[in-house]
Amino acid sequence: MSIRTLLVDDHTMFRQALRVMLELEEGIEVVGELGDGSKIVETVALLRPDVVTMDVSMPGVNGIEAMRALRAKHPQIKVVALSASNYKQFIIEMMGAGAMAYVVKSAAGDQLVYAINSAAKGKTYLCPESATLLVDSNGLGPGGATTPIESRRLARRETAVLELLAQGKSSPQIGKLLHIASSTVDVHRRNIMRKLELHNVAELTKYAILVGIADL
Amino acid sequence: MSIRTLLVDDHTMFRQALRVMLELEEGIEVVGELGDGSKIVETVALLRPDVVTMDVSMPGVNGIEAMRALRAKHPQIKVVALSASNYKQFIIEMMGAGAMAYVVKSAAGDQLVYAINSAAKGKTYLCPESATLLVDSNGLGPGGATTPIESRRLARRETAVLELLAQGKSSPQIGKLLHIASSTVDVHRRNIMRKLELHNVAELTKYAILVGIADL
DNA sequence: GCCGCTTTACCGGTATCCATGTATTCGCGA
DNA sequence: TCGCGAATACATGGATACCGGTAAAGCGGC
Repeated sequence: MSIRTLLVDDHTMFRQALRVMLELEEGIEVVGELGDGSKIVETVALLRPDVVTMDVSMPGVNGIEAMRALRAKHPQIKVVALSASNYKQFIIEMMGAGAMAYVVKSAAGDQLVYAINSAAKGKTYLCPESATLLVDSNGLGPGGATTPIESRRLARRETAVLELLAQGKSSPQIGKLLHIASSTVDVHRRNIMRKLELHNVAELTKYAILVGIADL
Repeated sequence: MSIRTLLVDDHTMFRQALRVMLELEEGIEVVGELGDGSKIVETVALLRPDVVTMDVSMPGVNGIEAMRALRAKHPQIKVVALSASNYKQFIIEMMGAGAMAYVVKSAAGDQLVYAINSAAKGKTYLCPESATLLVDSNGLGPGGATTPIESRRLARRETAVLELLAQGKSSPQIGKLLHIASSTVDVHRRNIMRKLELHNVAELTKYAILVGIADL
């Protein structure tokens, strides 16, 4: 009996191509596809996959949010996280939220196959690129609790401000758009920077794109 | 006889999956793969594909540069441009540099198949999303010469400055890194903004990522 | 020689970034 | 239900950086 897997990625073309590739593999069956994380809980309840292969960066509900929602309702589900970029914080957040594996898209296809098989058996897997990043930077070693994840979650208003910042809007412009004073926007902006440990618009922009708050 | 095609994309996993998908199509044969545009001219000379399916945003030599190089040496080659994002300037630049088709990755796989077939026959194709963007924004209509493309190409020093800006560096920091005065960096920055018609760091950052100057 | 690249500089208005303080509202747990 | 903390909102002040315009000068290639 093969591993039932659900594919979640916003690039339809990639999703479809991946489906064809995975279905040629012995022991893997693709039971469904989703374009973002908004219906992940219902879809998993309906299709009962063994493994969810999910992109981290998606518009709308991104992989991290979807992961948390999934964990709350279907704790037995194994998740393989896929990402276009090798970004430390995402690896930590996804694995911390209960993902079984993390693979970058620049890796070869057989790494994904390996990750899915590992996940199905309940074994964790990190692709070499991500593993190297974690070890090199600081995260691991002995003990290694990086930073409280909770302090990084953004409030609703902060998310709104970040979205507009990533679109290139200035604080006064954002203030007008949200009907608040620009001084308030500034406070939000600085709170975001403190929480995320980012210190300029370029990094904020990239973060917003990675979590799907903003588009390229 | 089937259409010989060469795949160029920096995401190995996507490339491999696409290869499997395309080879299941009647009349399409994948003769090779590349991870960026640096060896495009030699590879085309060697493999003699009919159609090159190429990502626009790649680290190293991106799709636009590769397109220009290809055009100079192999003017008969048909190119299908693939892009993760629907970005007006890229459509204009790629099509202006001689691409036969432009398809976004969020489109379905059969659109790519259609684009490859069209390109092989010498017919141009734009996916609906990109066509809509062009018509809606301003580009087309009667006459429609958008802006001289030459004025948008960045000088060496400007590219270096843009790369560092997209990494979140400030003008003084960049000045130290490049051993020039911060006032010089400022001039470069503003020249970049004028050429690209971008007016803040957020937009510069996204542009840099899209053309492969910076990573996410 | 001309043109474009690179470099430097000055000016002025505006925005960012940081610290700090105040106040209201809302949700959650004791 | 009371209280605490978080979210939200606003303000002041100051050092610095950004963004725009303008000017000038050396350098290199065609």
